[in-house]
Formats: sequence, C-alpha cells, structure tokens
Amino acid sequence: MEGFPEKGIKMGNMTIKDIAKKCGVGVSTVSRAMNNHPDINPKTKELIMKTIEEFNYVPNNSARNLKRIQSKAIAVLVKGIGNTFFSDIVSGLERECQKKNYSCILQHVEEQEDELDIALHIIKEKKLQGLIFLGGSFSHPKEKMEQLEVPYVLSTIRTAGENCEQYAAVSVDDFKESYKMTEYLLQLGHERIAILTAPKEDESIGKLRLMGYAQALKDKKIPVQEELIGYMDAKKDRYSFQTGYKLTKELLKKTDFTALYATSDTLAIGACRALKEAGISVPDECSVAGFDGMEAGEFYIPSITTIRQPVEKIAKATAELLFDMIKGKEVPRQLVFEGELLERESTAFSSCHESVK
Amino acid sequence: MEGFPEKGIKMGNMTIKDIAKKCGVGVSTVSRAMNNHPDINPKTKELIMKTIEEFNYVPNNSARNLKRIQSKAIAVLVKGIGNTFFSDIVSGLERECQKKNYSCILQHVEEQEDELDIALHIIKEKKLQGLIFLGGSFSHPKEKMEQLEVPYVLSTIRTAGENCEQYAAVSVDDFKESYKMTEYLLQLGHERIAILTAPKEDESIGKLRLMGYAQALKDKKIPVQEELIGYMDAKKDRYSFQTGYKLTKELLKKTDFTALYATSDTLAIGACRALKEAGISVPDECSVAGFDGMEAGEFYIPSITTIRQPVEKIAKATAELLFDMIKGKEVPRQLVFEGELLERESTAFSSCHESVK
DNA sequence: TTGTAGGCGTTATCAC
DNA sequence: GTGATAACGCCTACAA
Repeated sequence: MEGFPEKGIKMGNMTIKDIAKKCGVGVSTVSRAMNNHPDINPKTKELIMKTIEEFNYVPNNSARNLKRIQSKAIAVLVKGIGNTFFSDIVSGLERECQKKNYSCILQHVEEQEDELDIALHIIKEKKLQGLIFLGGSFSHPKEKMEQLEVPYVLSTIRTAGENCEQYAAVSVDDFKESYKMTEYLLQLGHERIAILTAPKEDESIGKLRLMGYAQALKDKKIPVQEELIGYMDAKKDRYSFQTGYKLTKELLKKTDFTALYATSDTLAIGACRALKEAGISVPDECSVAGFDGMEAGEFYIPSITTIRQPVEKIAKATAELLFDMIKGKEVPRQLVFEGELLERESTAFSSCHESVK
Repeated sequence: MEGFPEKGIKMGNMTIKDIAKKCGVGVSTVSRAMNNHPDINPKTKELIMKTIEEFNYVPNNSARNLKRIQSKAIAVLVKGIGNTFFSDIVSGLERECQKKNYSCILQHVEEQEDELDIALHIIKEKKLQGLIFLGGSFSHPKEKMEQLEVPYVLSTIRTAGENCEQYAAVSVDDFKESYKMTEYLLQLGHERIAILTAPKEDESIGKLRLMGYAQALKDKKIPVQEELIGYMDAKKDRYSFQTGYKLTKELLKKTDFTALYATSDTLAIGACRALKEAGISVPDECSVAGFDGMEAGEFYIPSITTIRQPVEKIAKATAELLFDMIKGKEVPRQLVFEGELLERESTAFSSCHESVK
C-alpha cells in the first residue's frame, strides 16, 4: 500500500501531460522547462525538473521529431561495420560535431543495403540538416542523388564516374597515393608486383587505386599483367583479413612475385599470413605493402608499410565543409589531402638484386 | 518550364495527403497500400505505389512510430565502437532477427555514455519489444534496471555484482575460462605469469577474468603478485592494441616474467609488439596468450593462443532467449557457453625449464 | 473497397 | 510567466 507515489502508475507510459498535471502547470510550461527556454520562472522549472527526475519521465522522441522544424543534427552513414579504419574517422567527426553543438547520429549500412534509401528515410525522420557518407562504392545515378535535399559530404570515398565534380568529397587522391606506393616498390627493385584490389566492377577508390598501380608500372615500361592482379569477390566481405589471405593463396598458386601491394592494411595482413604458410618470409623474400595506415598494421609483425591517410585532418575538414554548406557559406567542393608513405618492416629491397652480387 | 510534374513541388516535403490527392483517393487507402493491408483493390494499390515511386515519397518514420502501438523491432546497444569482436556477434544477431522477421536496430553507445539512458529513450522512440546489451561493464543500480519495461539480454557480459541472478545473460564463464587459460600456461611450466586486465574498479568480465587467473595460481600454491598485474586506465580506450603495448612496456620496466596473459586478443597483440621492441621473442622467451578468439589474433604472426568464445552460438542463444522472453515463454536466465582453448603459435614451454636440461 | 475523423506526444503560437 | 490549442504526418476505427 505504501511505496510508489499515486497508485502504481506505469512509469514508462508517462507523457508530458502527466508531468504537467503533477506539477499543476500546463504542458507548455513543462515543454519550456525541458527545452531550456528562457521565459520561465526558475522555481517552476526546478519543480518540473525534479518531478521529471522522480517519475523517470522520458520524452517521446518521435513526437519531438514530428513537431520540430529541424533538429540540430547530422548523421554519419557508415557502410561496412567492423572496418576499424572508419572508427577513427567517426570519432573525429563526433568530436567536431560536439564543438559545433550539433548532435551526430551514427547509422550503419549493411553491405547489400542502399545507403541512399536509408539516407532519405533518416533525413525525414530526424529532420537532419546534413549527411556524411563513409565507405561504400557510391555509384548512384545523378537523379537519385538529387533527392537528397540537405547538404552531404563523401568522406574517404570518391566516385570514379564522370560527374563526380558535383559531389562534396574529402579524401586523399587515391590514384596518386597508389602510384606513390607502386613507385616506391619499383624503386626497391621489384618488378613483379602483385596487387590485391577491389572487384572488377568497382567504380570507386578500388578502381582508382588499381589505376594508380597500373600507371606507375607503365611509366617504368613494365607491362601490367593480369595474372598478378587479385580481384576481390564482390559478394564476399571485401577488405578483410580473410580476403587478403585467400587472394594471396590463389596468386601464389598461379604465379610468382617479389612484392605484393594490398590496397588495404587488412588485406596486407591476410597476405602476410598466406605467405608465411607458403614458407615465404616477409620482407626478405617478398615485400608486402598496405594502404590506409590502420593501427593494426602498426602492431603487426612485421609492421606493415603503408600509405597513412590523415584521418584527423580528413574528419575535421569533412565536418567543416558540411557545416559551411549547411550555413550556405560553401558549395560542394572536393578537398584532397596528402597521404604519407610509412616505410615499415614489411618491405625491403628485392632479393633478386641481392642475388646478383 | 517543362520537366517536373505539377509546379515544382518540393518532393522532400510530400506527405501521405499529397499522394492521396494525386491519386484521387483517401489517405487511408494510401496507408493501406503502403502497409500491405489485404482489403484494397489491387488496381488502386498499383496506382498508388506507382505514384509514390514517381514522386519519391518517403513516409515519415516519426509519425509512424508515434502512432504505432509497437513495432516488431528490437535494438542492440553496443558499447565500444571499433571492437571487432562485437561485429561478429552483431552479424549473428541480425541474422537471427531476420529469421524471426523482426527488424534490428543497431545503436552505438559511447564509452562515457550511459547505456541505460539511451535504452530508455530508444525504447520509447521506436516502441521496441526488446533489447540486447553488448559490451560495457554494466554495473547499474537495480532500481534503474527496473525502469526498462521490455525484456533484455546481456550478451557476452555479466556483472560480478550480487544480484546478477535477475538479469538474462548469455556468455562464457569468464572466471572458468580464465582459470583454464592460466592453468594451461602453468602446465607449460610458467610460474611468473603477468596479466593485463581491466581497471581495478571494474565489476564485470574484467574482474571475473582476473579472479580466474588468481584462483588458478592459488590452486598451484603460487602467490599472486601485484607487480605482475597490469591494470588498464579506466579513462583511456580499454581493450586496444595501444593499451596492451603500454601496459606491457610498464610491466617490463619493473619486473620480469616468462608468460603474459592478456585478457583480450587486442591487448595480446599490443603486448607482442612491446616484447619485440624489448628484444624478447615470442614464444621462445615469453609466451603470450589472449582471450576472445578474434580474427586478428588468428592472422597475427605469431598467431595468438586464445580462448575462443563461440560467437555464433552466443548470438543465436541471445536472440532466442530474448524472443522467448518477449513471447512470455521464458523468464530471465543465465546461459553459459563453453569457450575453446586455441593453442597457437604465441605460447610454448617455459624456457626456464629448457635451460635446466 | 474506400473515405472521414480522431488521436498518438510533442512543440509553437497565440492570448492572457 | 503561463496555459489553451493548433499543428506535425501517420494509422485506424468506424461509417459509408
């Protein structure tokens, strides 16, 4: 009989009306108290807040979103859960949002889902002011992109298509960085350089990185050999350890090479495992290079030579560009950052040269 | 002047009424068409769906959630983004939900956020039927847990507190598995076994794993030495490569040991790096063991000896238990699965013994 | 089979 | 400062 106030109200179903009634005020006053409106008596506000606390009242977000003109919020759509490379960018993005006093909604997108459809839904639902896309190969028809009625920025992705000029994007120059890495391997004396890359149909960073590789070879008058290219399976998990492992095994079966350039650090780590199992030592008998600059590559043994993407800078620039676009201060632009070639333990001079001595 | 139908309607702001008007029908008919209600003329439905398509109408989820009594949905709250161990469980969970035709909302929780507050909000907003908690140390006061008015299951976590009996939980027996690993290291002849573990104040799996370690030592009459215990910093990122690396460096400075038991695979990998830099070879001079059975440990060189948690089984059981609880067929229960000791390359007999020969 | 109207829980706009 | 009240966009009786 004693215990809870009133007669056992189902606390979970409290509404703003109930709180108003308990405090003997109107609903609008409660609303004002919750939303930090200025014109409210501090004492009334205090009473209301205490009551809210006491009854564990939680306002209904759906009703809020429905009524609100626009919330001070953006969303980050991440394609590819478990890609730890994105985690760092997301952290940076969240930090920037906090600074600007925006809330940042993190939304995962499954590999087979369409990020645009999800974007359309969530914009409406949350009354978003902007969007950031992370991951995915992003080759959507122009008309569909135009349905997005809020500013958006692609982060660390870029489409290889023609009309890419109209999208705001922040990333490294995947072609150039890939060229850089290939050139580095060539300078080490490697001529047979295998590559692990995206599925053939990829039109995004995967394609750009492959093109950078090919161009570097061509500029050295070395023919690009199809047998040295390991394409991922479009349906399987893409940039994973397992994929790197399998592709390397297959490559090893049909050809040989003195260096292997994996277009992500995860792929590179998988490759090292496959090489070890084949009794090939890295880097003495085969050099391995990655891409991204993930923490895992730094701790791996041997640590992985890679192109480090400046994630903090990219995150910061992405957020700033988006906020400027929201304010109307900016138009969609493409920002390019310089990657950094990190020479680590997994690469060395080609042993073919040494054997000459 | 030509082009878009009607006079340049802002497509993003279309409502169900607009669609109804365009089709010359009532809103309820449109609603019925969208929600696959049976009692509707197929031809009317077709017309409506075509119009929706044409105008890229997207229904407002907030309004839907507001009206709906309950949606067929659950949420998974994950604390600790970038913990790849959770990714696998999440995948399994999503698969199970699909089977049951439930939708599964993935919600990240920041390290400093309170998962319970988020849970309370999202339950109301999405009218959830159930919840799954992944990660976090979960030591909430009982009264607060009771505010959750839908069934929930803790997955791969368990509180070390007293009244843990009342929560539904699915996991391995962290104490026992930890005991098992320590015993294994002891059997290899190691006596000075360092451990990398959660912050002192941890009341969750971290504590349980430490207790398992201590018990195994005690049972062998080996005293537990505080100097061999590396506690994480509660404020920093916890189960990370970096943490493993730093703790090991510190341990190395003040003491010596022939084996190191890291209570996660990520910690173990960080530890291996630190040992390598100290010129200590793994496993010849120091064995290293992890916990979890993550993919990264399998690909690492040397591959990491670990306790593999049966993630698929845990995911499946978690989902099933939750759905049974939702249906009222089950009460909160604790399900325990057996971990598997995976002997890999990072552990070996103690060299102290070898040197005797 | 279809349309009308009321209400879900908020916030915003008024008067007071 | 405060309290009614009208939206917000959708779903769902109920009536036709």
